[in-house]
Amino acid sequence: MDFGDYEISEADLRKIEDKMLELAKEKQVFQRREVPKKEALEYYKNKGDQYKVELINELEDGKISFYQSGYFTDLCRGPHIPHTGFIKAVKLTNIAGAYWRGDENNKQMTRIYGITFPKKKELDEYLEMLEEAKKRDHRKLGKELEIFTFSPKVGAGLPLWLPKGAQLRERLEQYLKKVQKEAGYEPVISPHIGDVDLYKTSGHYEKYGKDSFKPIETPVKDEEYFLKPMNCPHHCEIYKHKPRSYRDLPVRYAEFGTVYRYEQSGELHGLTRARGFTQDDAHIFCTPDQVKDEFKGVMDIVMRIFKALDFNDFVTQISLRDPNKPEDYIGSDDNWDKAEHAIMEVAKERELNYEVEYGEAAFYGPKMDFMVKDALGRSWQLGTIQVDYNLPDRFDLKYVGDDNQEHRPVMIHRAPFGSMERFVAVLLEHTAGKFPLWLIPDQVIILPISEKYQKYAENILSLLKNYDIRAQIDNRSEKTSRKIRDAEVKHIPYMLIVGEQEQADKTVSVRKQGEGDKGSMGMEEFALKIKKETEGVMS
RNA sequence: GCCAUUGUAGCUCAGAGGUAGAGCGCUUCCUUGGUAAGGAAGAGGACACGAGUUCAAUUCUCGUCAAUGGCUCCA
Repeated sequence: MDFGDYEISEADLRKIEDKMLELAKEKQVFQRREVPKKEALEYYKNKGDQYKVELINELEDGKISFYQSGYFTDLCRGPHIPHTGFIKAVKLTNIAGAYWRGDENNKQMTRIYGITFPKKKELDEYLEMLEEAKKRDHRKLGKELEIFTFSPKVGAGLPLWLPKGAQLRERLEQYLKKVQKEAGYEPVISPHIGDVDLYKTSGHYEKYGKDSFKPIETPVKDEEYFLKPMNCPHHCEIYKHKPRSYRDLPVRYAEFGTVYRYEQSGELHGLTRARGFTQDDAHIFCTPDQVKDEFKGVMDIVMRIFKALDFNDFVTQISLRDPNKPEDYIGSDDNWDKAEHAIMEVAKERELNYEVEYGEAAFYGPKMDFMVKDALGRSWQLGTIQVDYNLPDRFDLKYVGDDNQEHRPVMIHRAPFGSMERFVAVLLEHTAGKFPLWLIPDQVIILPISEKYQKYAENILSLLKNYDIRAQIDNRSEKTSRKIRDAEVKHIPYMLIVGEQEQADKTVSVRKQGEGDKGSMGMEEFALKIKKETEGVMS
């Protein structure tokens, strides 16, 4: 709504809510009526409502309907509820600016968000659900579990990983490195900055140079460096450092590459949208014929990882060309067909549930993305696999084929997690902080019943350490029930309660978080049990 | 970047034009307790930052920064 000069604020919401409920009680009837275009235009021109006039002008005559209730008439396609008496509970939730017709270049209007239910109880339930969702917010959990923090002094959107978070992230990275090694990837390392020329070649400078961190100047005139927003240009140069034969392909370069992008200030959102983040990036350089197998290989990695993390709640989106606009894309038709078919076939062979979006492909190639929802239902892109015909051209990448002629390789960009930041954020929200045992920073806490068993607790701790099990001792002077409660609240998966009995028998009394007492067992036996529960992922 | 809201102790929050308060956490002491909160005492705060109004500002006004909810954007 365009309120003109009036500045509406949240204080007004209460008043509007009251008025709404008042009108609701009157059971005002909504009456629909078809209106000829001419009459509709006339009506809104007289009212001086330029917005409705604009909308009506674009509507087809004969398909225009008005709704009337009391003396208020509105243009609306409908349908409406029969009368206002159906409204029993109203909550106006927030005020926000929204651009007219969603275009940044248009005037910004005021949008008031609200929700209504036929029963008061349902509204209360909805509000409660929102409260619950907030508890799973990764920004809240990340703070509580000491995974990450931000400091305005370091800069907005630049996450600081705390020891527990760094530990967790490192474990994820090690796991992926192991998987990638098995899949024939070679680690490479590239610097955080690159000559602007690199990004002029890649095309990123032209496209994003203005909206990004400004280039870094040096004492040398006209010499400029750019914080890297992408790893691919660097990897292209690595590919180019020597001549390639078709026998060398595919070449797979992997790097946990930290990149920096100047996201708009209003877009920053915890770890899901940051200005500095680390992609679990890799680039595959292959022949057009190898695209399908390589794509399949990448998808297998993605599925393997999601499975290891018990991560089932995602949507696969395949983005292809708009068949009506072939001129919007670079690369030969033949190659596009090959790549698009390859992607579709792989998706079918792997029996994925997927959605196909035509026209959503990048101008340089088709892609497959893995989307997930956060606690509040907002959608984020995690993993991505993209075929690219553009960069090999721009960087003039080549290989010599079996015909002794030079050919252009195809590039596949891929990041199974997307970025470590976003993935950890989503994992936090999906697990509500209860990470799988192999990942969670604190796996076990030892709870001695009194100081007398401190020594025995330390023995257990060093035994567990020998098995690479992450454990701590709670040696505060508190009652056992208190220590248990605190460990439960912190979601530490295993609690080992030790007292006189355990010390005498060389056992531990095991309690599982969320499940309760599991009885006692030998300490060695417990260590082996944990080992068994975590094996298969890291080993 | 735009619109709205918010910024007080490590965390969650209360407060008021006259130099700050609770719960949890933390420290110390008492307690040595067997499966979800034992007791007592204590420490901890340029009330985000900068300007203005005022005898007096943490409180009012403006600006900056940051955060939150949207819009737009996302290589």
